[in-house]
Amino acid sequence: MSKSPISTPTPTLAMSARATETTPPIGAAHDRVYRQLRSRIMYGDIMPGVALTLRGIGKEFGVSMTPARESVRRLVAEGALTMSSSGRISTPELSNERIEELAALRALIEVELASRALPRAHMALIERLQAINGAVAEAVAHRDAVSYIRTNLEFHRTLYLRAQAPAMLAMTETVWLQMGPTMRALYGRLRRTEPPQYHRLIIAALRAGDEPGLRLAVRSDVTMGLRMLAS
Amino acid sequence: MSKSPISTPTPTLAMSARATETTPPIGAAHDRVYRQLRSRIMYGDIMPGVALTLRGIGKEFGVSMTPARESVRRLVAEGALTMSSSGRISTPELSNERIEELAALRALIEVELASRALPRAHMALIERLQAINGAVAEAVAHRDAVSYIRTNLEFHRTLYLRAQAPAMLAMTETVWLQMGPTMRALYGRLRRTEPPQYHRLIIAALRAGDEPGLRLAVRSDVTMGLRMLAS
DNA sequence: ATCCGTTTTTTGTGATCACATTTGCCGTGA
DNA sequence: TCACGGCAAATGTGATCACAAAAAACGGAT
Repeated sequence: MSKSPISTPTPTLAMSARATETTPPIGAAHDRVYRQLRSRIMYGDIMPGVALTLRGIGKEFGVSMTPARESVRRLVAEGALTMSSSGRISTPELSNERIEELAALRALIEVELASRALPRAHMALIERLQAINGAVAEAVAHRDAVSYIRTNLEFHRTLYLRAQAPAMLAMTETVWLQMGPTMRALYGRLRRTEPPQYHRLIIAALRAGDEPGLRLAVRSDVTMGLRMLAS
Repeated sequence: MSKSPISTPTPTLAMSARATETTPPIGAAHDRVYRQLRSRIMYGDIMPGVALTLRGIGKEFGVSMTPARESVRRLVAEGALTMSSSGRISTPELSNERIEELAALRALIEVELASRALPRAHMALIERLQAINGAVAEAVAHRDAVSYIRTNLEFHRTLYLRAQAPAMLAMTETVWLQMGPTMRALYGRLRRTEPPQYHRLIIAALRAGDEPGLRLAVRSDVTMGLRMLAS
């Protein structure tokens, strides 16, 4: 088969070999790359302004440029990455105005999500929130910025999942994604050991079925992160 | 071109020929395709559930599958298109629950945008809004669904641009994009000749500097479209 | 006429290549 | 020491191809 003297480039076996080699679980390659990059960005593994390249991404995940390009295109569409006019890729460096906007969006949407989740909140949910909140406190005690971001977002996501509002949740997660690298940069130089006080207010309001209190607690928790922005 | 008897793929001249042929203005091919498809979807040129193919898009815009794929990937990320599990592409068919969610998001964000635009609203802006509103009335008189959607969104966008909040505006436009085909389907079977009454309330509130009135008017205008959803 | 199996066509995915442009680097000169 | 110019490396873009899976078209048997 090596002959085939004419025409066809025959890049055949490369793919089939790879197919049996790197896809034991399931899933399209571009989607796998997308999800991993998204996780890294949302949870603050990458600092703002860091440059990425398609060939670098492809090499790291063992794929060609094509799936790397598609995942990057998707992340750019969601605001998780920015592209310069010449197409260079990097994590976004947000201006103070944009941070304020994103915080306002978080306040708007997350208050609504919490409000919708309130009538559906059972005891099991509240206990799960308390467990997650323990992990948050531990992360802040260890001054682990990445763990703090991850557990904090898990706390909010667990609550909002009860709202049964997937479009709103997706929009909120997009905001989180855009703030990921910036939050890492901010929390990275943070020197506080306080446990998350507003999270306890949220849990208390959930217990009491107090909707105005819940709205206020969520809004406070979201905008508190904005407070430490003295740059 | 079918000949090329030997080896090298040599797809050389195709690109340079195309470069001098279809790019008189400027811009990357995938971005051009993206913008045109986005316009069609947002303004209701395409009905819900319509299937698209990468090869078809490529042929229509005179490009290969690669830019078509990237533009589609971006639109899928924004919720303007949906992909089945096997990768087939179509415009979304929204459930009633999702329509309600998107309308609630519009209400939340657009009220905030209008509120932020209010202190910046000058006389020139109000006059421009009135002019656009005339076009809206004309479109609804002619029962032209596409023109109605386009001018109506232009009315809102013109107001919100004054808010100086690009992230919020982008998020709102994403919601519009997701509702585009569905709005077309709804307004298409609409038989009303009423001019847009809530738009006049918005303009009046802007004139009076009445923020609560403006918030109420915008919320009413946005959620009114939801009212005619008897399906 | 209808249903089921097979075959053909369609369609998305991923890899590879050529190319243009931009970025970075290094040396030369003032 | 710094600036400028030119060369080399790196990078995104788009086209093309092979392939697998899914959809569609087809045909025969009941």
